[in-house]
Amino acid sequence: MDSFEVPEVVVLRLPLYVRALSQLRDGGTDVVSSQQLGSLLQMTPAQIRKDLSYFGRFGKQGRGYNVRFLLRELREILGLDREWRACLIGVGRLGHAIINYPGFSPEGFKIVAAFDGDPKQVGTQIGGFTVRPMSDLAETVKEMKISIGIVAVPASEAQGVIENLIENNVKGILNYAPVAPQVPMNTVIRNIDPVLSLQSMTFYLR
Amino acid sequence: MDSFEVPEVVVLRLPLYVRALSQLRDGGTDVVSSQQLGSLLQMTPAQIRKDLSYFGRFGKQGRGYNVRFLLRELREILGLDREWRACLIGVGRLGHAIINYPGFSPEGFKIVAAFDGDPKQVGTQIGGFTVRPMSDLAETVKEMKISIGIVAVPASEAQGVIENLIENNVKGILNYAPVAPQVPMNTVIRNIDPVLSLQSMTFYLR
DNA sequence: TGTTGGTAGTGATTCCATTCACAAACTAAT
DNA sequence: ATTAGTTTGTGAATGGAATCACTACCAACA
Repeated sequence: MDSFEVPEVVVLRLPLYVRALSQLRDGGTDVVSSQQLGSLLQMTPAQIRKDLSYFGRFGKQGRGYNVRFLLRELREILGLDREWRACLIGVGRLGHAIINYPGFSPEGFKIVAAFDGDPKQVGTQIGGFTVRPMSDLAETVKEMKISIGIVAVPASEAQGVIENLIENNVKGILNYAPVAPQVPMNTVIRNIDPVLSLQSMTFYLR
Repeated sequence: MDSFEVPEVVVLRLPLYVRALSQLRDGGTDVVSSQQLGSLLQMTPAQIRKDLSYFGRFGKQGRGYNVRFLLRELREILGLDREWRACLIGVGRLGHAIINYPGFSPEGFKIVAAFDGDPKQVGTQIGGFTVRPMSDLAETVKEMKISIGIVAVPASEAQGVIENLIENNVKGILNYAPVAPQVPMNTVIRNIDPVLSLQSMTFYLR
């Protein structure tokens, strides 16, 4: 609802809660306190309660939170109560790994098409898909109701591909290319960049 | 130097500067202002100047920053002026992708050994390495001076593997498993978790 | 040599996130 | 019923990061 008054850091933490709650549920836990959840996630109980309070009142004083109930609520808040369709751009080594990664679909993220700019790749079979040419992007996105683009092209091509996606009304982008893409404010971009992670890590390891 | 008074958010941004400066240098730019750097990275000039001021005075008023000089300084601050040796734990699909990823070594991060807990994997050849059993971890880490562990095992085994690494004095961990690992304060952990990224993205896409 | 336009560095300020602390409310047990 | 023990939800207080705004400085050029 009020996507706007909720601090972004809070939204970034919600998936952590979702994951922890899923584990608790699978482990047979019915009720959890902010205390317990906090020690599981290495954060203070107060922060968890404050975060949740942006969205409603989910707990019971003296008792805690019903695991299944809170999980359902959070999944709905995040929009995880439906399937999200994504397309992959770039079927090189990295693209292969992404398309074969089994972690997306159990969480409701389905890759439904693969594209590549290289004519040699177009038409080949990968992970059950026939690789499409970039010229098919507009049509495919519309037909298949794709709302997320996963970018796994070389750095030099990433910005162009991302602009292409945005022009075709794809508003969510998961970018694996090692660049800092420029995107308009109404699009949501997340960068996956292990090298950056390592480079900030070494500061503390020297 | 004073690794301690520098806010962590600042350290997390330094690699972005390093990357942008590398690109500028490769493009033939000699001097850059905080203004230009800011528009390149979508951030305010003031923030860039403040960030840099934690480490010294690198610019010239009225002119800007010498690209090569600032780049060299930042790389040294981050400890990127030397090679870092890492080992990979877990040679499944994800592990394969990581070991074949060509982006690490140009940045000075060298994977020098691969391990797996599965006896069937031990001894097989992968990306030029013979997969080692976990029982060799202690010895290999010491002999090869490994300071970073890259974890690509199933979620259920991640915490154990990470503890194993820490016991063997590996203080930097790049974790690809979808868990929130518990680590002591003197170890540095970075999580790569595309599903979490997607799950926070959908909040804004609904 | 003086003047103009521009930029770094930085204390002061503002803004935002985290933590604190307590009232209200629930459970369980006597 | 009553009491002791928990735990939530939240306004208030604190802490920390981003921005502002100004001074000092540099380059270029008339």
